[in-house]
Amino acid sequence: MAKSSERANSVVLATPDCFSCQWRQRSEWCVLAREDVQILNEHKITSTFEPGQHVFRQGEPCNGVYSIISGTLAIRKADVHGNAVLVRMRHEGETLGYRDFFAGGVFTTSAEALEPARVCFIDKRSVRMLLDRNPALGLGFLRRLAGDLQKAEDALLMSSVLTTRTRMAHLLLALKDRYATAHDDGSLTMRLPLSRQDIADILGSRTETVARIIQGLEKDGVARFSGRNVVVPDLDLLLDEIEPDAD
Amino acid sequence: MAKSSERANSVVLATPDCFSCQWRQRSEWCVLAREDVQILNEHKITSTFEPGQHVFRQGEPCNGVYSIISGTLAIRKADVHGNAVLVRMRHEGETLGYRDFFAGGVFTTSAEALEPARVCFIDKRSVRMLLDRNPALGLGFLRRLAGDLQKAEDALLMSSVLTTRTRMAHLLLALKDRYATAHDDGSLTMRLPLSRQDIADILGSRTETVARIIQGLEKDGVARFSGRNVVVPDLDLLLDEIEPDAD
DNA sequence: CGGGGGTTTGAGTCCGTTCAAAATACGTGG
DNA sequence: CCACGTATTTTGAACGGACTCAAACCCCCG
Repeated sequence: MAKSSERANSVVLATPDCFSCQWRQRSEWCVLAREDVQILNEHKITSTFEPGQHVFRQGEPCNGVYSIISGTLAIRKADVHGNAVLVRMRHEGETLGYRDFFAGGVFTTSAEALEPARVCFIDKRSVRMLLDRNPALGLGFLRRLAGDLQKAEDALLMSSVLTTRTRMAHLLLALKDRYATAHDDGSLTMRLPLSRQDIADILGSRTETVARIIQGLEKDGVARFSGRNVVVPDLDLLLDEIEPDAD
Repeated sequence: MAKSSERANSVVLATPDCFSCQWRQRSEWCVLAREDVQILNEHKITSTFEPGQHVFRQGEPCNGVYSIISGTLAIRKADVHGNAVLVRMRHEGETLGYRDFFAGGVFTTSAEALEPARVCFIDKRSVRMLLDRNPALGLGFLRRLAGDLQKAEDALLMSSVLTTRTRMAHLLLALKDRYATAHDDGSLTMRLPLSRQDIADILGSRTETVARIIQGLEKDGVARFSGRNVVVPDLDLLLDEIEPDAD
């Protein structure tokens, strides 16, 4: 299906400056001292990816970590049948690949650009060096990993306790934070970065079911969909959907 | 339900010696230098817990990490309805609590002894000290956390793709490694440390469903259950259950 | 011997799936 | 800019797995 040459098309740009990077200060890299940032600055490699291009693929050796400057990436994982199912999304400012980097060095997921994206790569040696020079960096990753684990377990609990519709509501609420714009009348508008198939993957469901859930949501006036565009007339109605028991 | 005084009954024993601890060498603590082990030895607090007693409870501040010398603990998490759902088990030799320790300091799960257990507690200050003195310890936890995350995500994928019966087979296979004894005729025997409710929790299902699945497994000669005792006549039959497509 | 928790069985229902087909959106070349 | 082919999305009907509620059962213990 996917052409293996896609990645070759990614463009390596004149590298931007880590010192002035707005994201660095909010990420695990914020603990770096001046000289450490300099190391980062010299060794990172910045590339751009068009939608559909892969940053890395499941099964490849993991030779470093990545940091997203702009754009959104889809993280996919092959299931038992070999389908690449969407497991999560990563946005600008986020670091990725650290999980497989620390776990053993082989990517257990693939990362694909959903929008045009700029991504920095920091190679293994540099990460090791920074980790060594600055133990707080390791603690930062520790904190991050621990947080990821909590989220993963919450999701696991959610998937067995909540209905698909409720999980869809959760997903919409999560997407809202990033993609929605609010209007004067209290309504929200957003353009989903996901296909129905992707939504189904995240919900652990099927596209047909997603279509039917959307149907139901529209019938109840919770949201209106046209293609990837969504209008939420009243946020409260959406919030009601995730109420444990509204009976 | 559970009495909050249970923990008070745990007994603090004369502390065993970390230097001669058979588990230390196989855990993340194996990277410690001689003086570091001495710190561990002086600051750890060892307690014993009877089945049903809690090592810690969800919501409590996490003031350090734990290491199991002997016994099995059940890790439970409250779902939306407040039920304490079994999410995993931890065995002798394993460290626990590190996730919440690094994430922010509040336990997001409870730990309860399933069998009589001896557990060492290492307080926050000591962990920090050791982490500081020995960066490799942090890397060890990083590796552990990253591995946990992979497992959690595999479980998430599994739960949406596989049937409950198949997941039951996975569970039995996992329990086998620790609890089963093999016999000359190729059969396996084990005593489950879990109630049907616990099994249902792990599978994201109900006790009734578990009972019916057990029924089905017996009908097909894959395993025979009587209470918590299980006999697997032929391991291959059980392995067939987890084959992606046996059609 | 009489609880009482955990377990099993039964019947009915519902949610989500499956398979199939129609409708719509999308990209590409003419 | 339109026509066409393809991929995605939607709809429909039927099936099935797991859930719910409820009752019976069992085993362990006092």
